[in-house]
Amino acid sequence: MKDPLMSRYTPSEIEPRWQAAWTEAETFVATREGDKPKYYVLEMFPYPSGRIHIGHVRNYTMGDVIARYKKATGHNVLHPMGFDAFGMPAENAAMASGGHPKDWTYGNIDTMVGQMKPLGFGLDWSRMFATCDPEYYGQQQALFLDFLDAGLVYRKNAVVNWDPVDMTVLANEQVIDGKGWRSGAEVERRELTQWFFKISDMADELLEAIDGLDDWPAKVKLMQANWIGRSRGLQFAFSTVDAPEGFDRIEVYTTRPDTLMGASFVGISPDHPLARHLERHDPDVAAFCAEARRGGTTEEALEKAEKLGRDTGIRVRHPFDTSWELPVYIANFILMDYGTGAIFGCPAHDQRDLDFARKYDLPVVSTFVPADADAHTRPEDGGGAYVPPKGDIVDYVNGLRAKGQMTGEVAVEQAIALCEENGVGQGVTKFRLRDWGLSRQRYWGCPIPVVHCDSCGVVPEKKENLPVRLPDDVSFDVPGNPLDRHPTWRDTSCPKCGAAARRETDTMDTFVDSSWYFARFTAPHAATPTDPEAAAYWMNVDQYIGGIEHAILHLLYSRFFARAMIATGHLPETAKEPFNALFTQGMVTHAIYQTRRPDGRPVYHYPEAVELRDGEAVLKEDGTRVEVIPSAKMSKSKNNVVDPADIISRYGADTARWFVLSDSPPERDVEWTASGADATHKHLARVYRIASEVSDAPEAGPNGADEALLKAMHKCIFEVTQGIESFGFNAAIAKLYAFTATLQKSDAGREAKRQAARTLAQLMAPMTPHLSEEIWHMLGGEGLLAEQPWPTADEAMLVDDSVTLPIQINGKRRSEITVAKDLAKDAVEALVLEDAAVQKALDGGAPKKLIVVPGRIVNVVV
RNA sequence: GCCGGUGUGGCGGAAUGGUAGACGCAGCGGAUUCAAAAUCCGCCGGGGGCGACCCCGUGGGGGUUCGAGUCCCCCCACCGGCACCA
Repeated sequence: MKDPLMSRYTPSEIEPRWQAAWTEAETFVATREGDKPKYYVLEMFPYPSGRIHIGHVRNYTMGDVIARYKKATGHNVLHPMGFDAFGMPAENAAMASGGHPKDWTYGNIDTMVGQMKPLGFGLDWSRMFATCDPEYYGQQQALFLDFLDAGLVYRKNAVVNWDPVDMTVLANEQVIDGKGWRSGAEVERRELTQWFFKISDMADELLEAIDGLDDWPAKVKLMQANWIGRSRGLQFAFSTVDAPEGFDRIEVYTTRPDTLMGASFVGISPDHPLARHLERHDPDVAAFCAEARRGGTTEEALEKAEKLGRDTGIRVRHPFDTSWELPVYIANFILMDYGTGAIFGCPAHDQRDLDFARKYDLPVVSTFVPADADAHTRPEDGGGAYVPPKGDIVDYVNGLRAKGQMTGEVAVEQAIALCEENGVGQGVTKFRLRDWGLSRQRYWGCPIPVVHCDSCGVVPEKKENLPVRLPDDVSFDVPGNPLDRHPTWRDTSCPKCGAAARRETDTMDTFVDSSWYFARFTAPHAATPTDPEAAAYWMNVDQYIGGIEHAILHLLYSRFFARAMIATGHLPETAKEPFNALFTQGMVTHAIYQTRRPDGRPVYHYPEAVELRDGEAVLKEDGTRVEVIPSAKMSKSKNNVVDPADIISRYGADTARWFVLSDSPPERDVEWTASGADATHKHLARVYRIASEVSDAPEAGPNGADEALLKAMHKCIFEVTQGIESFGFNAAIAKLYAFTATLQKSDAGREAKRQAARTLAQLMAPMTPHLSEEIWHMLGGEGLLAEQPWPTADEAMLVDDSVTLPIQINGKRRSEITVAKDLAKDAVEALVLEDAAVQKALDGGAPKKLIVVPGRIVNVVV
């Protein structure tokens, strides 16, 4: 008799054993062996915040499924892991608890690696690095120097977003609703000398190349295109009347030159040189400008489209009618950053301008009207601004050259042409994308490797002096940059003249760190940023997996960096687009359980404190009804966080891995439920039990059972393979459930069952590698399953001899017939007409139409 | 406001224009058990009929088609991104 203990599924015993075996065999160490094709799969590396969460588990499990599958299909796989380890939380932690950012960061990395290893990911740990390793950031400094040399980095004075809480500069992209994206503090404007990457030089190229990213989500591509924001327009100058000296022209940029005949005012930004000039001479203007600047975008909701302007008293002449004078206003809704910081307002075709015109009693003149101008109320008669898509055909009544019906696009081009002919201005293409400011006044980042010398100016550090290391002896008892107040760190000698000089104390934006780590993984310990051979072999990343939150910044910066690294010889030309395919996965969510206090404030309860009674969620303690908010983002403050460590100790890693992939498509959110995790664990235990019982099956089963089981097996191989290839992990898992049931119920003989169970283990291996490995060995499999080739489906086993065709009558299913697979169409028709349901429907008559789709369906139209 | 996306049982979700609801959860019934746990078997969109069966059903309304969850048009709701970007 079998020992019942032998058939118990014990992940806590199985999982560490196989993890050790893989490590021992160096199964997942990436090698460039033989003539196998390479495959580079990468998940966005984590920030070492302290502990991994279940979302990481899902992210890395997806990557691991791909990695293990690709290995099994004969690829040399690179699947590395590292840490995006610089950044402000480490400094914040140091400020809060007095430790050192370095200790905090490396401590967290240790913890997280300790949490990741029990999950059994097939990662090449020998390539691990953190971006705060001097070995890594030293190479980043080398890149910076090469970029500087290539003219890809420059310094300029710039008004920057100053975060008064973090005491640091933020990129435009890092300001959300006028607040710092991390601190949430109100951002102030400050002028500083900053380092910039010339990403805007590549705006056009970065935009054009989006088209070639076939395996990127359309959504991400669109977001990037919008972010780069190319626009075609006209730039021209108004000549001024009664303007101060030096301001006899005002340059404006417009994307709608076709509306020039509808212009009624000129607006300039409060930061426009003319506004700044007026400000110095007129306290009222100064007060207005100060007020306008304060608004920013923060007050958006508050101000609720409150358009404020101030007439400067200056007038400009219309370029096509010099007797026509337009007033110049300083207006709070014009940004100095975009275009020329000055516009002409056309109230009829811009809602903002219309609001403004009505407020200040300026004329409203339509230049075009809808092509089918039926019930349209013109803006001059109190209607809203008419702003159709540029591709729509409209009727030009007062266009610039344009007459009659045409699209805005055509009219714009005509207007530009006319202006150019008359020397009024020229067509220009502008981008919304700004240069990437990378200077940060922080300690915990990659030092910018330059030296400030009184006689030589800004001098790059010599490469042989890299890395410029961060000093360890710093304190965080005062806000600001500890590098600035370090007693000796700044002191150095000029690399050019040798005189005493000062180091740059700014460090780099952490987006720099993550913009090339994928390239570094190909040769993580090379003495140069990359190793040409390794980069040529492993690049590009074949499959990149990460969150949609990185759709713009990280991915755009990485695309820029790849081009910059090619320009400086650090990557091959083919690595221009470093990520061949991108997949953005959904979150893992969890219900929130809440009750309310008498004053209505919510109280959040841990899932363990809640149970179901008669279909209602109640508190275990006293039976109080609990409000359930399903599918909520996990948050510590809402008490709905699931800790992977708890799941592993309770159910094992395989259960966690299987669950996060089941139920929902990977690009969507998945809700973690205790019952689902229980069910997964039960299922895995069932698979284990079935596998251990297979040996006991009788030698030969009843007729046909073997073939039926093997057919189901080949079908399963086919479907699971397809599921993994297409990121349909949830669908693949559904097929595995079904095949498990088939195997369990099968009357097949011992050998067929053993083969089916071994194959089941193989097909499950990308998701549940430990359980699969255990079953593989239990059933006499050779070597490590993780090193076995992927099973292939036998085409011959996928087709059935007979096929069941549903019969529809007028498109509704009414009956079915089973016929030989390749039965001729007319023979099928004859059989269909004999069918009882069809006879009844025809009632003696002939069908109007009879459609036979071979192998699929039959439709009888009566 | 603009740009995307989504909408299918009590729930998560399946479905190359071809039997809607695979698979899982929850629920119900049964077997096993002294009993329970565990396990196994079955049922499980709504309505009608004793029944063979019939009617309705994929957010709403139209359309294309022999046939629509799927394609087209209009509308609604929710989610996400962007935004005084000229």
